[in-house]
Amino acid sequence: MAVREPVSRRERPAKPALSRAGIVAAAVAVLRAEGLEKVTMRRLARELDTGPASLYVYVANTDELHAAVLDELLGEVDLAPAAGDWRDRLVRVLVSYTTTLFAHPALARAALVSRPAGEHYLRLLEALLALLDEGGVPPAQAAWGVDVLLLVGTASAAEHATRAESGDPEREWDAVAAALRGVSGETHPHLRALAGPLLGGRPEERMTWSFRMLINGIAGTALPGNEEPS
Amino acid sequence: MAVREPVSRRERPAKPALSRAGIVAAAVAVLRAEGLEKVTMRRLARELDTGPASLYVYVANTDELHAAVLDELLGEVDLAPAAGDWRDRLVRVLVSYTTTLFAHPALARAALVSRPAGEHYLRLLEALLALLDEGGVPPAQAAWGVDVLLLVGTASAAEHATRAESGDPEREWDAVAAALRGVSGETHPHLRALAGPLLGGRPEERMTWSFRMLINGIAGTALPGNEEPS
DNA sequence: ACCTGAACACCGTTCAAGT
DNA sequence: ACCTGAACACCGTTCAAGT
Repeated sequence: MAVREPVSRRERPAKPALSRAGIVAAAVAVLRAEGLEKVTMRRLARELDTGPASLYVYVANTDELHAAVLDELLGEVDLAPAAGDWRDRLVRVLVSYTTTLFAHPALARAALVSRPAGEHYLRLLEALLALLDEGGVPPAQAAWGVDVLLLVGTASAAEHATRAESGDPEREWDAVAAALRGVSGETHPHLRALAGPLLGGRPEERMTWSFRMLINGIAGTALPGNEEPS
Repeated sequence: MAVREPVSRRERPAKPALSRAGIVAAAVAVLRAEGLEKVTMRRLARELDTGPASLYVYVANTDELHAAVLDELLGEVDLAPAAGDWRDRLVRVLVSYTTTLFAHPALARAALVSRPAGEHYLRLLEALLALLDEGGVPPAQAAWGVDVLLLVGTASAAEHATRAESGDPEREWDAVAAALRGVSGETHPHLRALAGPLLGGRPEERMTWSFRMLINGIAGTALPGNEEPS
């Protein structure tokens, strides 16, 4: 007969029942502490003191888990910036979205694989459409445009993964910088002439310009076979 | 003393010496036959009849290998479509780029991680800049714009991974479609009103509109602190 | 120099069995 | 229904040792 243990030295933290919310919360914690690469089924199972198979009751697969983590993070996006006209505020929301993702480029990549559809993502979509509506952008253009706006934000964040992770942003920057400088003016005259602006500009400036340019394009380009959109 | 073997039943295909080109060629073959998920160091080593460690003499890591494979594929992009004004031809080149990546969404995702800088990629950049120049787009805008054009193409292809892989594109489409239809008109009036256009439209139409809209935005939006760009 | 086998430290997902 | 250990079939990368 085994001796019954004294309840414990310190009261043992009762292992909480598994739940989707609990799993996602643990995933967010691991994300913040160690990055998305560590947010794996096996690691989370260890974290939650169970076997990996148990998680599959609540989460379909790793991609779905990552999507849930992303939506959680989107709660931080500022959807209602104070000052400015509709364009300024729209740019600010988009910059806030992109900045949030910049902190976790791997998560931005995950967003490209399995499109988020959570509560926070829907709120973001609604906010963007409201601002485009306020600016008088024809609804059909707004609907298609909002997709591209978020795509650019997401992809920009996804891209800057390597830059952020592999140190030394000044000297090396990228293979593309080296390639651009080594290019021949005879075969690639435009590349040679524009190497400066292609590589230059502060990231925030480029990002802001990109969003302004997109808004102008969206507002000013009618849908095909829909010349008079109203 | 071991008996010398007769040369062989069939002449044994001499195991070719390893080389970067050979590794990339094998990678492209595996990509076409089985998809990027199978383009792994271990698999390629098996394919080339050696151990995985041997490949690291020629290729820094898996990401670099994937970038090399991508550049190979970019050789298929049509850089000089025949008819149309500069906008039409520009859209065609971009559609050709995006279509090429559509066949391998996983590769598009890889392109977002480690930016390609190979021969074919540089040629593509040059072609795009030449067309923007032909259209009289101010060079600085063209330089920043070309980045966004390719980003949208790449990201669009990366996104359509799931759609392509997980079958049933009509009924399920995405969690986002379901979420959009289930949304309340009180909290999300714009989403509710625009559910149709948000989800609708033929992919080619949306893609073409996106590129036209981008070109308009790029051509019509000056750089910050550069009101008179000439 | 180039090549290699073996090892280290992991993965996602499924299964049959338990409670 | 929910939970689990063990198993299957893999990964990337590095090491010390060989040629």
